[in-house]
Amino acid sequence: MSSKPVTVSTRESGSKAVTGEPEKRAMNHKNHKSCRDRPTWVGRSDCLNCNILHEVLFSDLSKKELEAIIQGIYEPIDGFNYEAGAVIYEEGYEDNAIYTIRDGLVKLVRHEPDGKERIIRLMKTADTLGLERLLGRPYGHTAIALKPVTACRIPIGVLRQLGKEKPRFYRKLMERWANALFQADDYIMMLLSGTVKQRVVQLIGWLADVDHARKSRVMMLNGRDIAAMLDITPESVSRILAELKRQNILRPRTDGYYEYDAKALKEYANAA
Amino acid sequence: MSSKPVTVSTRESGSKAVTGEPEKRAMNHKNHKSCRDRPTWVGRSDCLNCNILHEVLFSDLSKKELEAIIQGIYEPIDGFNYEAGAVIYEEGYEDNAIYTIRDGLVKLVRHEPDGKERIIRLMKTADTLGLERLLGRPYGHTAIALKPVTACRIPIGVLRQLGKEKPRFYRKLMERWANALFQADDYIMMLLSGTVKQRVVQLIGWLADVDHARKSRVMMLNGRDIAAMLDITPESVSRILAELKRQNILRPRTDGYYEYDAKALKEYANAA
DNA sequence: CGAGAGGTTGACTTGCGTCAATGAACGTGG
DNA sequence: CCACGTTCATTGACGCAAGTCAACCTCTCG
Repeated sequence: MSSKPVTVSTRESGSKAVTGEPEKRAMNHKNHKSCRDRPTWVGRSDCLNCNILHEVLFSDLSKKELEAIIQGIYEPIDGFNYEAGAVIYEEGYEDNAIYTIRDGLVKLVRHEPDGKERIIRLMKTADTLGLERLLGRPYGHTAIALKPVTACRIPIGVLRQLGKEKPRFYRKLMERWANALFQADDYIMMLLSGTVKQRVVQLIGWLADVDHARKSRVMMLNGRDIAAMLDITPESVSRILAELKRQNILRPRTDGYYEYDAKALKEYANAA
Repeated sequence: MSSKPVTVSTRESGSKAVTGEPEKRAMNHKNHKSCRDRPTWVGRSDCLNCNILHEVLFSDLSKKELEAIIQGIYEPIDGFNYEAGAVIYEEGYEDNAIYTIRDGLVKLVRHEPDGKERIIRLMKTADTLGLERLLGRPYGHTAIALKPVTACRIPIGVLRQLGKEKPRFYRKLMERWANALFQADDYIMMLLSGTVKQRVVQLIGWLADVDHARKSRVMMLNGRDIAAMLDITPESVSRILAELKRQNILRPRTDGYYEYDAKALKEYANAA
């Protein structure tokens, strides 16, 4: 693999894309919106009427308790929109906030020493980003929107207060950690499981889950992101997806989603 | 405490040690679930004088508090010895206990549909196994000793009680989860990073950390385990290690450990 | 002693990465 | 509006890293 001692100037400047160079892909993150491209503020969040209240960190609280918490805090919980490609936060930073995804899809990435981007985890609606800040650690990843995202920024002060007043809240937090860990374990299994074809097929199934879409519908990532998740080349991804389309196992829809034939997909993977 | 690796019975029957043929176990997962590799009971644990007290879950408690907790509980905290290859617990089971490793090395594994074993995580001294039981979930992995292990079995009732009485205890738990997750992230990065040579070299460095051994000394796993961690073949592992030995970058010692030349190792990986 | 496990090594095969060329989709500015 | 640059997907040709298959060795243990 890239055994070249490529050195990439991380962050800042450089906006120059070196065309044709293999390093190009390594410098991918330059293509993402920088932190300076502000997300759109969509107002203070109305937690009491949140559409996903029942599945977020606050789901344990009664309306009354939640109201009390919200009244009592100094810092507001704000909502933001991020367009696809926007950076929500960056690895190593120490902003005093975590985020709950109300809608959309987010990738958590880290970078190899050579600058190549690696997708460590995908986060979906109702997932919580940046919990490590609660333990005083800097963000462990860079969070980038893969699809347009709506997220609530929750100052960690709110959570600390909550933890003090309702120790039971910690259980919720633990469940978050545990879920992330189980997802990571699944991810590891997927990464380790066989041929490139099999991994792509597994990823498709996994995306369908993540999306909790209706059966047989996946939101497809672009080839580069798939490649970054599975540690394969975009070319391989393209070849495989092309073949799946040719065999009518995967059918693009007009809305950017794909329909897929789960059974045929499985057979395809096994035949590989 | 008496950490001498007492060995008992084990694998007297036809049931293979844990590293047996995958297919067989896949067909009959029930077979190797039988706990024929009985651990040796080494008595009720003397937590107050634990040699790793400062780095375990209880490290926050004063001696007095710890004493009170221990007095108050119904179920005892027991210590056990496991020989290399012994199963500590199995995926899917719901025993009401977690384990703290006092000494040794443990692999957490899951099995592919085809029965192949995959190492998801390595756990070392002072790590905690089976925390998922606290959340009411079955064990998420099978835990197998890689080296002779001494571990304390802590009934989850003890932890629940502790959580009730000392909410601050939850923070410790969260840190455990977080650490496991960060380790998983590192693991993912390692798995995804380049050629087989590079991965093996990285694993060696990582094992050295895990072992927090003196510089330039690693405890080497057997080829199959390395292969199972990196998703490569034992043959490849053997070839690479052989070359490293030939180049004198890796030197076997008499005590089962290896000395290694960190700088040369790095160069070797880059040259790959 | 023989059986079984694991490690080592060689010869052969192949999956997939690399390199390169082309096309489609999109935005931007003249 | 079209021309151009950019990005991504697609496809082919080629070569190599690493998997497969197989033989043989060493150790341990019953």
